[in-house]
Amino acid sequence: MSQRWGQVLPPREEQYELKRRAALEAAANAFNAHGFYKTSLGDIAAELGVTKAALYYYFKSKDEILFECHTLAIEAMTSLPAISEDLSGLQKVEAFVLGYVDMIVQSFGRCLVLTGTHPLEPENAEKCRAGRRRVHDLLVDMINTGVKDGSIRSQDARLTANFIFGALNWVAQWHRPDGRDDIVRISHDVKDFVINAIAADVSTKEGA
Amino acid sequence: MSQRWGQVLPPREEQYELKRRAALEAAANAFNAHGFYKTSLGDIAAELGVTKAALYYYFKSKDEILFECHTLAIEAMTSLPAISEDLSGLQKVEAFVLGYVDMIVQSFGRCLVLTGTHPLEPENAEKCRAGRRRVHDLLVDMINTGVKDGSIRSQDARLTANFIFGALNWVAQWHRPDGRDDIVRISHDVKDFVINAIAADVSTKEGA
Amino acid sequence: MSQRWGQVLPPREEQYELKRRAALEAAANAFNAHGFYKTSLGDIAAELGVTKAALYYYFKSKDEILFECHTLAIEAMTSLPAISEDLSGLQKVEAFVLGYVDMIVQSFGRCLVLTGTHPLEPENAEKCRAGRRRVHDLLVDMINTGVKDGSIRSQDARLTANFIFGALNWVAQWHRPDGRDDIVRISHDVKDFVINAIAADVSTKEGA
Amino acid sequence: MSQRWGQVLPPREEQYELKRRAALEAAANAFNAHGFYKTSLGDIAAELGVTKAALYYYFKSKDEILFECHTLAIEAMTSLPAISEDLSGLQKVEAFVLGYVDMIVQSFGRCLVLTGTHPLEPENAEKCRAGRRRVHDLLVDMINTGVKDGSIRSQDARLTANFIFGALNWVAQWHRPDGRDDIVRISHDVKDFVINAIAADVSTKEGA
DNA sequence: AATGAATGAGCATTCATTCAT
DNA sequence: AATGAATGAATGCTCATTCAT
Repeated sequence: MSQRWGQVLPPREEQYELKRRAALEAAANAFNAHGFYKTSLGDIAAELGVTKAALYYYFKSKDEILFECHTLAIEAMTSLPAISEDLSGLQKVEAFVLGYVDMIVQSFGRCLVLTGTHPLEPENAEKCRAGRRRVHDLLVDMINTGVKDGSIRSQDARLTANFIFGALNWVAQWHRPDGRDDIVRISHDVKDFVINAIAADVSTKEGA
Repeated sequence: MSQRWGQVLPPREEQYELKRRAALEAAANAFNAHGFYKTSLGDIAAELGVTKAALYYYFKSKDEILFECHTLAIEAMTSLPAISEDLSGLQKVEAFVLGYVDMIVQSFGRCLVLTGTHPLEPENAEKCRAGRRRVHDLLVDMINTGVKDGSIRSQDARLTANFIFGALNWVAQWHRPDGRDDIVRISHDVKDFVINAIAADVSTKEGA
Repeated sequence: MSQRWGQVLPPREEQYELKRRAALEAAANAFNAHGFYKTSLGDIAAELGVTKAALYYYFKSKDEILFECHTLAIEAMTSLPAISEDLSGLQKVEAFVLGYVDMIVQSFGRCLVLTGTHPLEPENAEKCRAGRRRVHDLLVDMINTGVKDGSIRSQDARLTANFIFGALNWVAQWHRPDGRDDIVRISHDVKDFVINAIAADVSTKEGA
Repeated sequence: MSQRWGQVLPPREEQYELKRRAALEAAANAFNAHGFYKTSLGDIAAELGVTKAALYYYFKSKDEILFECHTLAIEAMTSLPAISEDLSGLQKVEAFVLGYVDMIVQSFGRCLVLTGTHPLEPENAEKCRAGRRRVHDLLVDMINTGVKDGSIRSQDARLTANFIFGALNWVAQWHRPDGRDDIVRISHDVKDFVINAIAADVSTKEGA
């Protein structure tokens, strides 16, 4: 079959991944729109034009679907565009914030924040929490770096990271992709907000 | 019985309210701990030492229970200790933030943030959203006041309010009442965080 | 109390009966309007302005309430105004029909026909069926009498009685007390219908 | 499997309809035997040897099951064997009565009469009432035809139709399929009963 | 690679009934 | 004579999951 169609159709294996990915995307969007528990496997299947049972060819449970969504989001977060080592702590935070907001407004990022870990089975929930802790530590390290190099005022880095994640994650709650606030504007403003909140002194601040 | 025990037992009407309140508290805590959908009415009833059916004497549905939790939280938020009119916009925000954090870490406040409106029936969900919009507007007004009186730097007040609510609400996600971070410490730090983020210039800032 | 009010208030015992009767009437009407199973004890109580629990002072179960309604109806049917012995079988049937229709459109009569015996506990159901059999036999006897005295054409009396009861009972289904067909008219027409159906020959018929 | 067994097994689609129909039949019989409310979905499922949940593959609610039973009954009633146009009004009624009795003693016909519309959701109840009104009108028209052509004595056609339906429907109440009165006998007798009741004069009557 | 059919477990909800007061 | 409060049992319904085809 794939030979008859020449190179038009991707090889079977790749098709599998493609479909799997499409299913995850559809699932994440449905979860974001109506909540995990108000989204049945039938809903997701219908969205894809297949049967409930077909999903079990790609996933072994509803839990796994959510887990994969979370995993993809966490992977995206931990592999944000490499941040140059030359930058000051504050500049690193700035770069991180910009990259993070971009993630958080997409399907999987929103899913991570909006759905939370409650629905996950204990084992998977723990894996996700570990992943999020890694992301958290990333930011904490940057803050500590900044405090040491004098670009960030002295403060409890762990708490501060939580505040920042709060401001960023919350975007997923109120931002509507089709709304009036385009994401570029938001990124810029939230970056200013965070930088002002933590910068050591006025001279390093922007947007004031 | 009530005569024999003197004034120890409250009158029946008050007992009703007391029990109802206790049920709401138990429900909110259960929702916060395991999520709305993983909490069955049986769980809540068991926690209270009564039967599932007994809950229906006080509430007409599971939905109503959640709705009441949200309503109580919203009422608490809109009736935060009156903030003096003499204060600058920035000072008002400061007072608001401190009061808000106190609410958000309690049963109903956490429930509001953690459960969200997805599980609610459309009608009740809309009422809650309206309530939250009122709270949002409260903060927006303070920010605008601050911009006018020069205590807060110029910026999009609506967006800024969202960032602040993000930092504050997120506390409900990561703070464990029994954890190492006591709430006084958090309140103080998050207040500094917010004030620094929005203040007009360094002279008005604290905690740097 | 009853002395203070002189003879105005009936003696306590009679009051009990009065209230009991009122409750039965309310129950029958509710059953007729919405069906036995869609009528809760709370509905009946509300109609009477008392509490669900109060009904248990007068009846020991919902089943008993329905049973009493049926019993009252059957009593009314078996004690229709005595029919003179001098009459022909056909004339007896005529008198019976007129009396029966009057019963069937009232609360308890309608309740008997509309509710049926399904909801009753086996024991009570059997009692009711026995009562209805007695009524049935009453009519069968009249028909047999008529066949013997030549006023009614020869036919299976048991079957014929069933047909007649069908025509009569069905009135409870379609007749609305507030509707356009007043009961006098109906009585007259259904009597003609029945008489024509069973009379021996045209000479005895009316209403043609 | 279906190949191995040749044409013995009907195609899948047809099997679906067959099972659905069997479920309806089982339901109707159970309703007739114990009443709608004393019949749980579990009872029906058990009768069919499947699970409660399996029924939801074929019907979306208990209400729908009853509604379908009623619908089938009404369809059967409105599509009684076409009655020749050449017949007199009286002869048409005669044909109608015979056909109707055949329906009323079968599962769905009995269900229609015995269960009534109370249990149905308002919307479905209204549809059923409309259907029954159509059947009623059918008979009214025949009577009016008969009055015009002189075969039926002058009388209120609507009331008369009600009396006839009463005699016919009531058969569902007292007739036991396994009883001593076979349905042929009943049909014949009730037809005589009705014809005598409405015929214009003795010459057209039968069975006297 | 996907489907139709069926299952089992769980859950919210209703309601007749009880009982201390 | 009546009530408030609570119970237990039953029931309709949903949904993730399975499996033969």
